[in-house]
Amino acid sequence: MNKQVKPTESELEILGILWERGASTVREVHEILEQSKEAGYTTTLKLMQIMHEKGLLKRDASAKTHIYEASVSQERTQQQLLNKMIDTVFNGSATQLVMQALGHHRSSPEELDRIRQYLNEMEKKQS
Amino acid sequence: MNKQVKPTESELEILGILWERGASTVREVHEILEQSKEAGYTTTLKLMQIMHEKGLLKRDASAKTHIYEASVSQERTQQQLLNKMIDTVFNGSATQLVMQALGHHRSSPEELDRIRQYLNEMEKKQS
DNA sequence: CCTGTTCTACGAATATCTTCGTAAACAAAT
DNA sequence: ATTTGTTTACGAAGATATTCGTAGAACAGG
Repeated sequence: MNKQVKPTESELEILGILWERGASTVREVHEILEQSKEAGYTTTLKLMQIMHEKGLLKRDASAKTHIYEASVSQERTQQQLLNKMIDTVFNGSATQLVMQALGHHRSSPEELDRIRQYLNEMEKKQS
Repeated sequence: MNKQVKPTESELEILGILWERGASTVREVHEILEQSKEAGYTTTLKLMQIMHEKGLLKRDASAKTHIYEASVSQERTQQQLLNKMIDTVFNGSATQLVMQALGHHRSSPEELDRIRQYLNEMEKKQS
């Protein structure tokens, strides 16, 4: 089991963009980042270089303008962070986290139904 | 709207202990911290002093041995961290987070029922 | 070929977090 | 009164994260 590096706050923002867009150049990532955050171009570049060293990103450096891509999956990272959070902030109770999350975010009836279905499937599997 | 300070990793551990125990001395907190972590006493002390400056803790300094207490609620802090997480890692979808959390943590049928009830209540309220 | 633009690499400054040594205040025990 | 132990305060070292300036390579257009 390759234990995964824990991304920092800024690194998570970049990962988020790459998960959504797929492989991208530094410029592209930077442009999106800029919309929500003050940052110089070389700052974004440096961050992505470091992430590459850490193994969080892969890159294709064959052309002059390198292309970066997330090398950790969104799901695995989500799980990693959820586990930590449940552990330190929610007294180890996933249920508590779930209810807290539902309570403060307007979910549409359709979404609620999806969750119900999900619950049912889980119950079947257990037995 | 008092925007809340974001606790660091170590600060969260201390908050967790204070939420559980209620008002405590540095020594008491440190003793518990030690069980899961290598740390010197003055490290814990310093951390708690900083947290006090930041407004994360209140303290009663009337006696020689000060008594500390969390001054941010567990629920509010949970919400703050959840929001950030949903935003940066779950594409803004609380539903996605909920399903991910349920999928990887064995929940008992009783817990699943509680969640179902919760879902129903929410749906009523929306109207 | 020259010029201006875009890109990477590098290194260093800055900021933030974490850890701990030391000293002074205080209290309890001898 | 002196010693011993516990506590706070302070400051600084060490570790990690973030930001950016500068230089040089690569490229595009004239």
